[in-house]
Amino acid sequence: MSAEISHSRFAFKDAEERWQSLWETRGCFNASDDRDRPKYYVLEMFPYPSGRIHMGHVRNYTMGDVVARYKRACGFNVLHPMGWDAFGMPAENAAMEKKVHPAEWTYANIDTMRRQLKMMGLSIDWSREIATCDPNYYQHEQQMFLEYLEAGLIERREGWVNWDPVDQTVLANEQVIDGKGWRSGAAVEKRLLSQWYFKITDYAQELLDALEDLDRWPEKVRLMQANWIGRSEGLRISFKIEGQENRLEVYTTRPDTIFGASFCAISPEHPLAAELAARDNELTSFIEMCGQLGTSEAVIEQAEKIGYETGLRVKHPFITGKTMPVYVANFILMEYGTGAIFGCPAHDQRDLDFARKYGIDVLPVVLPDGKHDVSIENEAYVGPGKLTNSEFLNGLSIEDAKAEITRRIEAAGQGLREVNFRLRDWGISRQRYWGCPIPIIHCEDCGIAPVPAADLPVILPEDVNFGAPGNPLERHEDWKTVDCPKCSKPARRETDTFDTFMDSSWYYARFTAPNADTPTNRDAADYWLPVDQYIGGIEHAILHLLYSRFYMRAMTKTGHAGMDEPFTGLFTQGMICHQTYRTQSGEWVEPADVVEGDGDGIFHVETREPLIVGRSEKMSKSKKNVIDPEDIIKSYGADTARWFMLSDSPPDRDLDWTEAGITGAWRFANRLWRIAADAAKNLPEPGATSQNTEVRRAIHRAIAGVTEDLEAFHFNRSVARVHELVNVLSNIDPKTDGETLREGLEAVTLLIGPMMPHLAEELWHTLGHETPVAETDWPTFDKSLLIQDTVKIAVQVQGKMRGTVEIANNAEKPVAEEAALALPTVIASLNGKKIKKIIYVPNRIINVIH
RNA sequence: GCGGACGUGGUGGAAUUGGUAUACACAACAGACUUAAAAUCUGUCGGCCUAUAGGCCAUGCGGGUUCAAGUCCCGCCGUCCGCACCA
Repeated sequence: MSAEISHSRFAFKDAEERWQSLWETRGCFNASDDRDRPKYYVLEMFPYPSGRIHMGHVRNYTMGDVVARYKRACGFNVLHPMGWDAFGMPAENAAMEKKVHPAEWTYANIDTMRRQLKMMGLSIDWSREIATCDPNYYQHEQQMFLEYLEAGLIERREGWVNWDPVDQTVLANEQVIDGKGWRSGAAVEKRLLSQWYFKITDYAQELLDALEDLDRWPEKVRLMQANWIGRSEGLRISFKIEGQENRLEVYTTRPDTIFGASFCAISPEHPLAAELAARDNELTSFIEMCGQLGTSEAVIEQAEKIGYETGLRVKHPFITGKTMPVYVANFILMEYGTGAIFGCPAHDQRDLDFARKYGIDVLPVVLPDGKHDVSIENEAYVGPGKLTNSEFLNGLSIEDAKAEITRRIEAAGQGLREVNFRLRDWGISRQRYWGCPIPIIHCEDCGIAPVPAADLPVILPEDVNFGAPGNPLERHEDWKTVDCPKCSKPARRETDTFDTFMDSSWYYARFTAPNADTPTNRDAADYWLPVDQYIGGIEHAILHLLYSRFYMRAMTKTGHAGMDEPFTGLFTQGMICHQTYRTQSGEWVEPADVVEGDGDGIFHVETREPLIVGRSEKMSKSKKNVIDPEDIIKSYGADTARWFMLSDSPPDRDLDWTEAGITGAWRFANRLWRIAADAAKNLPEPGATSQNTEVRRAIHRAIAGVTEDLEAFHFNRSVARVHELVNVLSNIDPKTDGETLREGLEAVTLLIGPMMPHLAEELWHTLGHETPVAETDWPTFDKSLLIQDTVKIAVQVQGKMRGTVEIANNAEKPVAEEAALALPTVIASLNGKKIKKIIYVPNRIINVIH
């Protein structure tokens, strides 16, 4: 590259350094304490410090930054903070694999990622940075936990976990692969552990009802949450077990199909199953086999349905003399309903699969509307219809039959209607080291005691050993041993730590007063909360967001906040994808190692081996299709990376990372810079007025359009509008129409301010302004320039396009008709036929029907 | 398996939410500048038919509603996300 050429390019490295340090010196992005100004709280989901930022982060934080800078320019007092979701398993895995302490590993990652994020030029108030692994953060979690316990929001009970018998550790579902532990390869067992539960189910109805008011959330997320909460109205029925005093309680949402019932099934974790297994070795091994599936619902439901016939039989409540077999079945979840069902194979696919396998009767009891008989082969009928083969229910609709059977069963004292939720309580205990310690002491005599306030916080010990299996806290005798706060005798600390979702369920509140010595400062929290715009991945649509909604309510109940919903606006972004490359033998190849051949085909840069090009997939280390943001920022600059992130792909959809895309963005940044730099010396002083109405229309249309698009999260459209305007401006000669070019360039500069902030500052300065863009108001537009005198509208005959006519804006129907009927193509299409009617939508279309 | 979404040129996508389908960009091709290349600038660019005017066909596939469907409804196909201890 010659010196001359480099001269005519945007020197991004220099510009980025200069403007970033100016922003910092002037404190442009520090949230103000001025409570009289309207506030705007924009937050992106904080990152897990995994090592280095990835493109997903770049996209997420670019979008948040656009919103933050835009809102700031609109006059809001903006809070835009950043922190670290710093507890979690990867740090412990690193400790085991790389012999590095989780804290050391985590903080080193944070340093790297903070440096990388700063390279992006984000308008973040870094003075509020928090890390969840910092005792200054997690001590408040401990205090709140004890308050929740006091308030009855927390309880202790037993729960099932995946247990790795070799590593002596609890496994996450993702660590269970084909029923084996990922590290040890040992067959997984289901184990019952005493754990702490947050009683989110007490709020199930409320969390469901409140979804309706979250009108700035994507509809799909609200739907997913509603389905997750899964309210169902059904009936709990008590079946008499033949030859026993015990009864079997089942829950059903289809009590109308009771006459089609032909078996009962209970979960392998059902107490009755355990009772029977005590004297049945075969059943014991069956239950163990079910346990090997682990606790993942997805795995359980996809597994082949198997059952074990217990020999017990229950009596049908309405058919005298009829009894049904009771199975233990692997697809019945203990967590839902009563952990027992009655099966009606004709009208439930899972029951049908099961019945076919074990030769159980299939009795259809719902007749599809308009049919006279129904026979079931391998597909259950779950649609609407009328009851049949069901004695007193015959002829009723499903709804009526449900009501009738419920009435009868309740009257007979054989059951009760029950509202059930699929939502389960939130288990918050984790048998791990790198998390917030649960501030509880276990005493043999006194039982469970909270750590006294004076002894808080409970700090994680640093001297831990990851050399042996199991939780290092469990082996740390010094730390573990403590005097009982009640009787002073030696007792032991709880060695479990919190689920990391606990940390991320209130960090948004902590940002409003990150140094407060209480969890929140109510004054600050009441001013800043709720988060006006939250931005993050769709993968958090259910758990994180639901837990946070619940946690906010818990904080409000205990006085730490004063509202229910933490996030009034939500945007979920798509993922970043990239093409994948493999060798002939199937090994993944990094994009950096791929070169194009002379003709067709793609080759490995070193071995020259021809490569197979796979489809574009989510960037992941395992497929090696990752591009390092730092490389991109170093080669093209932060603005180019940001601009590309916003171009083309709608933000809620997946973005395909392409080399061509990033170079295109780079070329545009340069082109804009060059137009401004070349024109600068010929432009009139700021404030000159342009008379070029046509171009001014384009300028003001762009301002209006970009404003509207940013408000609606249509960043890709904003980018297109900026392109359009620049295309117009590039044809203006600064020597003959400098006023117009100045107005246009100033508009473009301010419009790209949120998207390419360094370039914007550079242009703004070039155009002779002293105040940085970061402190300049968002441009306004002249509405009168948006209205066109004439409009070109489409003319159709029989709904087919036949041409266009240019008529006055909002022309009267007769005027439009006359113009349309005069079109030669219309005359030809009509071919003398009689016109039946003419549909005219002003400024849109005119349709002639014959 | 259950729940949720998405599908438009060679490519990413746009379409005022039922009203001119393909804005904007990328790639490609042609031209200008250059010893040459890069960069830059100009032009062409959904398919088929046609000398032109113009016509016909195209929004994953198959139906439907409507004066009018990428948009609404029904049924398929494909891809992706979540499923409670990954974050």
